Amino acid sequence: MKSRIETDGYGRKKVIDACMEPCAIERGMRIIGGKWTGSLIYHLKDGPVRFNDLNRMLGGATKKMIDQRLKELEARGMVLRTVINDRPIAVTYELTELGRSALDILEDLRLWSEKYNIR
Amino acid sequence: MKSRIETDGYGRKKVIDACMEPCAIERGMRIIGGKWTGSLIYHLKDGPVRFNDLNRMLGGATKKMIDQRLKELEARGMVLRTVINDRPIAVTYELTELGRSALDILEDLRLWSEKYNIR
DNA sequence: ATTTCAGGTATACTATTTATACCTAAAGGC
DNA sequence: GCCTTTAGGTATAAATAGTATACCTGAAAT
Repeated sequence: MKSRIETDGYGRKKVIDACMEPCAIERGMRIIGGKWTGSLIYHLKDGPVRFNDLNRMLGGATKKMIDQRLKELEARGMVLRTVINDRPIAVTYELTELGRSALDILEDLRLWSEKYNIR
Repeated sequence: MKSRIETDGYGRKKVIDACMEPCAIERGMRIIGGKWTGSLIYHLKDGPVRFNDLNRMLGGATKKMIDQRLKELEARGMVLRTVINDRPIAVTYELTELGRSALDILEDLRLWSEKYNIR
């Protein structure tokens, strides 16, 4: 992504290497940067967590949001959903290797956010 | 952010250290993770860029979006807006120190996104 | 008998994003 | 002179995303 602008002999501008539609940063953000997605992944870092526990941990997000995000992450192979019991239905969510690979970025974001008092 | 769930003697659950409203990760994402915000910052990494040049570089984002994001970033002190000419009006946008401090995270995100072929 | 837990879904409403057109003023082509 | 292009945006409407609230099934505890 080294896009730049050049001007031809007639003063007309054109872009070299434009981000035609989402570039790598934008594509990454669409996964990790969705509302609540980063927090969700981060809260799964220590192992499997249940749906309602995630709901309790992320004060502010609705069940619908959490459900939707988890489904997106599952579809992308970042999270694994396991039914550990039916009848009284019980499921856990945990990170896959791919999901785990995003943790470093999130940890850096957390440190950055705390260092500069982002609010 | 080490929230966990505990169960009392009666089987009732309660959260310890819940993310009551946005935690550090979530707050950071609200700044850097907004749609187009990451790309915008990243395209400013090599120095001042003009409004319409940013518009051309971020194929896909509308002027309105770019305008809005730049205003948000300016309000947060991450970007500096400079009028370099009026009459034929001309402005440039550049990163402040704070803005620059986010570049490492974005670079890591770009590498992650490319490594795992996020699309 | 009522409440609590699990893991969600349904409905309605609000906020954000997108697409499209337009504005002022100056310069270039024909 | 007339039309197009450039700059840096703004206005309007339509589409998409997120929020609040209530509700569902089935089992166990009060």
